[in-house]
Amino acid sequence: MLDERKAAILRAVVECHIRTAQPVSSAYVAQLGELSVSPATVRNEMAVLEQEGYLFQPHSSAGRVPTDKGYRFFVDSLSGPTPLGSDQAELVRMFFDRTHGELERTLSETSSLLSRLTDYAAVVVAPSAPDPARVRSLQLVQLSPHLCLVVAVLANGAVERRSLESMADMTEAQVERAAAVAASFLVGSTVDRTGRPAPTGDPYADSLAQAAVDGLRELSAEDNQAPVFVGGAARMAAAFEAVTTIRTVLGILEQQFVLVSLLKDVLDRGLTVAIGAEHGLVQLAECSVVVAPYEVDGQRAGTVGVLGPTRMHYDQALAAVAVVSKKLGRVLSDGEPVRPGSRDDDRQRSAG
Amino acid sequence: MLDERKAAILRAVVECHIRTAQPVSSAYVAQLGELSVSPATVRNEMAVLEQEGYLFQPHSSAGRVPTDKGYRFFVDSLSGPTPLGSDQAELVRMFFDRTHGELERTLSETSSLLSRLTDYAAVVVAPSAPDPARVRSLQLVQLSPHLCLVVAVLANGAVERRSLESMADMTEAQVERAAAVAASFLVGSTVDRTGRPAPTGDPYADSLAQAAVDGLRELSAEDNQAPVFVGGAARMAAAFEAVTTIRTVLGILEQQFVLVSLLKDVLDRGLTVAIGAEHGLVQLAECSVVVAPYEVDGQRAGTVGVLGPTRMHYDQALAAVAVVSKKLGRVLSDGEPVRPGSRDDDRQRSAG
DNA sequence: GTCTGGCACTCAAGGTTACCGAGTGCCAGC
DNA sequence: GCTGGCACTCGGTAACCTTGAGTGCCAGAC
Repeated sequence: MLDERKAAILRAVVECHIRTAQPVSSAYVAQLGELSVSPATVRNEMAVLEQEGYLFQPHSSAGRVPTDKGYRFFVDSLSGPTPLGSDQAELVRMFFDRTHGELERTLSETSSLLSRLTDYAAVVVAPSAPDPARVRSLQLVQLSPHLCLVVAVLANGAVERRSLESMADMTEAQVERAAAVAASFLVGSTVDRTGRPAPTGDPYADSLAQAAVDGLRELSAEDNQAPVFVGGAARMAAAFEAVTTIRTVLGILEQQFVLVSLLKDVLDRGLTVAIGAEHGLVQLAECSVVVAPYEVDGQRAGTVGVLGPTRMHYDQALAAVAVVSKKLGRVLSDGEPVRPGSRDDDRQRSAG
Repeated sequence: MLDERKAAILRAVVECHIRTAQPVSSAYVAQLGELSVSPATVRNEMAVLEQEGYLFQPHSSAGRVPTDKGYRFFVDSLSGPTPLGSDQAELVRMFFDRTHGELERTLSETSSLLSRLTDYAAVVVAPSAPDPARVRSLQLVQLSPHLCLVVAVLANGAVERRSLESMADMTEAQVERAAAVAASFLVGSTVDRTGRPAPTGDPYADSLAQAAVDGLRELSAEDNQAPVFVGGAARMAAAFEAVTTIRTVLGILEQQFVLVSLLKDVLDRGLTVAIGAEHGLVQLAECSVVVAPYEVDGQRAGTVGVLGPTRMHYDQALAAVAVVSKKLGRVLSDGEPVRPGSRDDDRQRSAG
């Protein structure tokens, strides 16, 4: 598609813009000396690159800035994985050497680590929840004329509880009847079972039973969404100049659901890097995402990712995400973080 | 200290500035009609208030802005706790009705709740950790000539693990000896025990044992720092205009340790509200903090707080923090979130 | 045909000036 | 002690100019 010279110019523009955040001039690229041509020649090539959509000129007397397409070319032409810097490898090693058993905390701290490594915001999605447990017992407890509590005990020992409120007064008998049908509907099944409990003949008791079943299902749906850990969100404030951009990006970072589906989306499309508008989120049009799944006991379990400006250091981000996802998976797999001498241990890499 | 008219003017200025973020003019205060005087009179009073340090004039042809001292007067003169707005009370009620047993998640979601209630960033400090458990066994496992692993099993079943690296090669015998003295030093005691294991006669083994003991202590120190949950950090980006302010504030919000000591500090000084420079953190000079401890089973356990700009809606923040801390303590105390009819239940308040 | 030096052109950024008006301080009179 | 009046201050905005980085294009060299 692009001849070697155009490619070199494009790479130079991207690299420079990543470093400086400024439009890149033809003079800069020429003076770089990599290809010995004059600025004028570079200008001509740049004009072509712009026509083909790789570059963009903020205004007619400015240098060029890469478009998403330009970044995409750059990322695709990255020559395999760059190794992590040695201090960064050291950080990773130290971190995983001292991980403790607590899952949530490990994940949360992993997100901080990844953020420190890359200087962007990092996202870690927890291993997907196991299938919902079966319901072992279900009770309705009346607390006041208008209020009662559904309490479900699950096979795995968890207790789900939810209050139900009603406009009309309820009688003890109604609550009992509702509890009976709701229990026979759910006990032995999982909380996410849909449908209606058997009718009792009393419409009020029926609606109560239904509310209990629905309430528990809602609750479990909320519980089951994989928790997300975001680290270094503040670094996004440093990555952008415009206040409004900072605001929208930070806003997104707090919407866990959006984040999860963003990462899932990117992975599902078989990508490792999503640049600017490539992922669907308009609010993150100025951002890129680098993701990698991690495997626990050989199974794809969760995702780690980095969110940064489109002009991010892709090579470093890719390296960090790769190493962290691999190590995290290993730590979560068998609890034994250090296996010196194993072929892909990054200690070797950083030493070599 | 301040006669009633000055106080009224000061209050008017604070209230207006909280709403508009703009300097407040004498004309505005006069036109408010609360005290029927002319702008000129208000001006004279304002000049006095400025001399006494309650107000500040950004420049000579601008209105007045409250100083920290002005806000302090305002907060101190707030007439008792304002009740929560009814939709907010509803939010709180719904939230605590459906809390589940998971501590970390409850705390994290509580911080989101508090942030939604106030529209500022919210901080929830977890109940302080129980005393460290005793060590039941301690082992040193050599993994390579330069590397070994300390593994300690605690009485509560937790396993602490930490890798130790050394420049010089170590022999099996040295590791054994070090393990022996380290174990006899720590087993039966708690990991935070300071001091030195008994000397073995081999300086290298001694230093290894010491490293093991120190490493575990460090680890436990890290583990024991109460986790903090920050919600709605992004809202701080909306609260300030200046990018640099946003950056510093967000930076602080990610330093959990700083946050914890900030809240602790404020509480220790017997305050509920710390305005601007009143807390020691220069980086947060443009922020105020509203805090409240919460009690679990009658014991002060943790803290909830709100961080906002000095021009925050103190009444709402105070109300939200008070209600949330009370409810949170109750939920964590006995797992029974709803006690209809109890005297201070906010359902009554919002209904009345 | 391709590259290059030269040159006119463009346009954002920064500085200067002028003006406006919100808001003050002060004073004289009620 | 309060108030209306008035001169004064000074930030903000707009208009204008200048500067210079960078481009596009062209004619000539290779």
